[in-house]
Amino acid sequence: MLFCPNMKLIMVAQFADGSKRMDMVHVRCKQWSCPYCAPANARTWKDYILKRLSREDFSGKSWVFVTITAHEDSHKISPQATLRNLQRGWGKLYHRLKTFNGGKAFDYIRVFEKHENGKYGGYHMHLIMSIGDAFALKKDEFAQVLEREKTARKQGKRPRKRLKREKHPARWIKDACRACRMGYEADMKQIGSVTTKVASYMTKYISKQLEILEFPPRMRRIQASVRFGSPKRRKTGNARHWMPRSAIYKTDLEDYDLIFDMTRKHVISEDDFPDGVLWYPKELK
DNA sequence: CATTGCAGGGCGTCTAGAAG
DNA sequence: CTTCTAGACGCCCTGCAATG
Repeated sequence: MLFCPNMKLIMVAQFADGSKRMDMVHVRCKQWSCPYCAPANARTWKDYILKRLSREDFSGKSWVFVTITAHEDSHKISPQATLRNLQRGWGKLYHRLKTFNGGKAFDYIRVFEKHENGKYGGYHMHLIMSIGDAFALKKDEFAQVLEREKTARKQGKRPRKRLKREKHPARWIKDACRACRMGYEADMKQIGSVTTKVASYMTKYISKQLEILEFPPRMRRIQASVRFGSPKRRKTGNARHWMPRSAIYKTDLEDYDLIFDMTRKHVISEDDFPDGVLWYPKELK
């Protein structure tokens, strides 16, 4: 697919230096349901994630990767029900994780993936969260509690009653997913803070987003915390003045030395106006 | 056992910003 | 632009551990 089929409009820009050159781009609808725009959105997101993770306010953070399935009951209803279950479950889980993270807000990116073999084609959720430090700390504390009990037992002392029911943090997250009425935590990894490695955990799944056509209206395909943000809209350029147009006309070839289609990366020539067609691209207008 | 202190989590409200 | 989602935050209730 060469350009967005949903928008029948192009934008053209000329150069201020008076050179006889014109550039054009195809306006696109930017919707995830569009066969042209979905891969374009995915590329934009991949680039953004890598850049954002490298920025100084995120570069030092340690990340954890988790895969969570939807509750088994939602799988009996519909694929959309599994998405709703995961959305609702995340709302609850976020609060618990914030406490887990020492009361501090953390950042995350979540993506959804359709089960390969699910009878009803439900979804599960992959996410990375910047709770790596809290996770490592709790893992340490847990190991210390076990160690203290072990030495006490060796010395013949009756193990003191645990002050709290200590849990390994991985176990804690598993239980929390269940308590938030989702399915099971199917996978969990401490990723660390190497930017490219962290990014690859998410970008891997972003291509798979394209196969998803069942999202409820307005549901974000890629959900990230507010601080993580999302790809910004391009600022209206001040270097060149872009004007809307319905097409490039055959007569434009006489007025310009070069007309370049930036979307298709294609220099427009006589060949683009075959057999009485007077405008370009011929699929539009 | 009853009492108390308090962390954790549910829920309602407000609103930034994403979707369309 | 308008609509609406979901994160931030504060209030309050619940349940658990500590204490006598």
